[in-house]
Amino acid sequence: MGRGKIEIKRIENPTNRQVTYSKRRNGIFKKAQEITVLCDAKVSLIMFSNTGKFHEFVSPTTTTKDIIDQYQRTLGIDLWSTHYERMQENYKKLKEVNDKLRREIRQRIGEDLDDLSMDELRSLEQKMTVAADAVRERKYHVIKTQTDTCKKKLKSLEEIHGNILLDFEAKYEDPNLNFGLIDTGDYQSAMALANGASNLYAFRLHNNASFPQDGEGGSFGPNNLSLG
Amino acid sequence: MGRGKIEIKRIENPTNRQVTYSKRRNGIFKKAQEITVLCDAKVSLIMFSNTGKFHEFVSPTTTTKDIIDQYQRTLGIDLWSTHYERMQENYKKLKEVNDKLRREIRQRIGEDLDDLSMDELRSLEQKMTVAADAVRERKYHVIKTQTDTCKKKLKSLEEIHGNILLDFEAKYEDPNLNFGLIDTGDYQSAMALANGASNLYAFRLHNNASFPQDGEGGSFGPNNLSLG
DNA sequence: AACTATTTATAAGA
DNA sequence: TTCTTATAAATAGTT
Repeated sequence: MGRGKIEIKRIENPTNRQVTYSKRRNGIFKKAQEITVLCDAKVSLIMFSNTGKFHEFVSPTTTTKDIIDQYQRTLGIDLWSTHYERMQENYKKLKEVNDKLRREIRQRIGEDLDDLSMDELRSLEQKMTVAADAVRERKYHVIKTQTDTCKKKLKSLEEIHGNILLDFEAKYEDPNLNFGLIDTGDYQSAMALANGASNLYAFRLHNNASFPQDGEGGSFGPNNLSLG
Repeated sequence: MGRGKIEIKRIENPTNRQVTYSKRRNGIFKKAQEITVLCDAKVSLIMFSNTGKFHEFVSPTTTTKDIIDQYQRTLGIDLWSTHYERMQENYKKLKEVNDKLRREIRQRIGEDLDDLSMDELRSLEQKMTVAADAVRERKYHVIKTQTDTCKKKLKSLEEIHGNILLDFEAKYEDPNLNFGLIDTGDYQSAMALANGASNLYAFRLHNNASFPQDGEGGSFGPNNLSLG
């Protein structure tokens, strides 16, 4: 249908091909639109030109996804099953790993031991002893660090305290000073300033024996270490 | 194009509509085929008649799935994301649980303790002690069962042994018997028969002290229980 | 399903 | 691209 009949084979001239593509695309889309209306049909028409340009037509009564879903149902296939399979496989593996981990934990908690052999029980006990030692060691390390820090602070405070006492002694021995101006409040303020810490901090240090840097406080339980 | 011009609106006569659908469908398919060849284009054409009949055309150079994939890439959408989302969510959750389990195990192994607080360390140690006790208890239970069974068998054997000795004593005291016929070999055979076990079993019982019902053999390590 | 008068699509040219 | 137009193709109504 044109000035001359053409053979249906690839048009080698790119411009010509592009023009023909454009014209015929419009023709097909028009026909698709017409059959949709005339015959109440559902149509999905997706086209990519050889230059990659994309055009589509879908019946206004539906969507491309609906048509593809219906397409799959009709053919009884699942176009993205391969897409799924991989994910499902991963999911399955993850679940297996999960179960193993759970089992291991249960055994380390002391449950689910009935089907362990003697050797396995012995090995498990050995591992748990090692692990408990590690935890204990870590605990002692934390306590050690805390007490060391505390001891340093104490030492520093004692030093400051000593210096202040010396100051006061010097003042006591100075007959020019008025003793009435020196009271406990001044003494504490001097301490706090000398320490460089906040008044609150200084106050707490003087009024309870907890470790100030341990936000959670409390005792150390049966394994408590006393300050050396 | 026909005997008369028609208005593009739904054909109410079903027969007519069906015929027109059939004719025009062929027309579109032919055109789709032609543009595919002429213009080197990729085409996916899916149609459902209003009676649900399905027809499709795809360029021979590709597949419907490829075109749909390209379609999604072009539009930057994922037609079955809702399909996925749930699975991906589950996967994510499973992974999180997995990570928690791993962490718990690592801590129970004695690793990854650095960011535990003092209280957490104490609680962990406590739990591990409880668990280790459970494992130890189970181990002792297994050992107890094994030794009990062993003791029973020993007792039974001693009884049998005693009976045989009594038999022999009776024979020694009977002057009608020829002593020359009785030797160690006969004694052992008699034992084995009385025990009802295989000769090999009887032999092993007489020649080593392992627990016959413990397939894995070996000692019980530092926590070995001796037969009471 | 075939026929065919007509309408429609479009190849080539501008 | 778009328009034009001669001609090929598609198809509505009929058989």
